[in-house]
Amino acid sequence: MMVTIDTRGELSLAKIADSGQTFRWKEMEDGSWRIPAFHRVLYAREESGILSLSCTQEEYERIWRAYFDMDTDYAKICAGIPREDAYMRRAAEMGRGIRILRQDPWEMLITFIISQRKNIPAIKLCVEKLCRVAGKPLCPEDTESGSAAAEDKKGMSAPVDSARFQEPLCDFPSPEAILSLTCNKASGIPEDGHTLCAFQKAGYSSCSLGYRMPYVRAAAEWMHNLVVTGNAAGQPSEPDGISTVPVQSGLPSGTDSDEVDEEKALRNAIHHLQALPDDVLREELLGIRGVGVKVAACIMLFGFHRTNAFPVDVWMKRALAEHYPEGFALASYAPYAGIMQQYMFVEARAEGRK
DNA sequence: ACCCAGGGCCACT
DNA sequence: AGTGGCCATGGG
Repeated sequence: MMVTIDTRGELSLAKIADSGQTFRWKEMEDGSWRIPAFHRVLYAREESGILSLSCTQEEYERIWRAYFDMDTDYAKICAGIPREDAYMRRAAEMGRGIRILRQDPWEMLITFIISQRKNIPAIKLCVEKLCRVAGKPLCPEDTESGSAAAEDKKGMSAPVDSARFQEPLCDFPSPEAILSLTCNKASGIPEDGHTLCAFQKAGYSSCSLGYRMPYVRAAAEWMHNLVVTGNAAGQPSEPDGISTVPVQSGLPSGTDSDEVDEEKALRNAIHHLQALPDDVLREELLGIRGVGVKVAACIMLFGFHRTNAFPVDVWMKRALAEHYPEGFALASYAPYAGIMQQYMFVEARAEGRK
C-alpha cells in the first residue's frame, strides 16, 4: 500500500523535521522518515518532488492529508509577503517546503511544556523516554512499510543515536497514563534500589523532566478533567448543549472498552477546544501551570493550527532584534504570522549553526 | 568546567 | 505592569 503525491516543491520532509515543530520524526537509513502520530506509524519518503506514504488512499484521505496540511496553499501565502520585506521573502524562499503540521493538541501540550529551557535534541530524548515509559508499543514492523522497518531491525550500520533511541517505538501516552507515572528522582526520593519508580523500572535513572515534572502532571490533570467533565477546568459547564461523552469514572480500570471510551472522550474534549476562538483558547492554555505565553503560542500554532499564533523564543528574539530593530509589524502578516515565524525560526537557527 | 537551550513562576518593585 | 533570580537536565 502506497500513496504518492506530487508536492511541486511545496513540501519538504527534511525541512519540516528540522523546523522545531515535531520531535518524534526519525530519518531511517534508507532516507525515509518514520512518523509516529495518531496511534500509528507512517513511513514517508520524498524524491524529486514526489511524496510517497506507506498507507492506503483511504487512510491518507482520513488522516495524513490533514496532518500534512495539504489543503493550504503555502505558495500563495508567501506571495502575500510585502515586497519591501526582503528578509522575510528570503527566509520564506529558504524555507520553501515547510508546512505547519496539524498535530495532536494533547501531544503538543505536553511536548511544549517539556520544551522549555531545553535544546531540540534534549526535547527529542525526553519525549521519546516519556513515550517508552508510559505509551503503548506501536509495532512499526507490522505496518506495510517495506525496507525501512526491516533494516531498522537488523541494525547493522553504525547507529547515530543512542541505543535507547533504537528501542521499540511507542505511542504518545494518554493523559491517564501520564497521571499514573511516578518518578523517584523528580519527587526527591532517594534511589534505594528496591522501590523503583516507573522510569527506573524501564531502565532509566530518571524522567529527565526536572522541574517540569509537576507541570506535565498539572497539564495531564487539566486534560483529564476536561475529558471527564467535557469542559475546561474552572469554567461552568455550558448550558447550550455542547455534547459530551459521559464517563463513568475518573479512574482507569484497565479494560479495553474503557480505553476506547477514554480515547473517544479525549477526542471529544479536544473537539471542544478546537471550537474556541483564538483569544479564549489562549486564556484556557495560559491557565495551565507550566504554560506561559510562548508555550501557549506553540500549542496554538502546532496543535490547533492557529496560523496567527506567534511563538517568540530565544532564537526569534535574536532574529527580531537583528532584522526588525524598529519593531515587527505583526498585524501586517495576519492571519499567517505563525507561518512567517516558522520561516524566521528555521533561518535563525541555520544562521546560528554556522 | 563552562554556557546554553523553542521558559515559566514567583517575589519584588 | 514590568523585571530578575531561580528552577533541573543534557548537549556542545
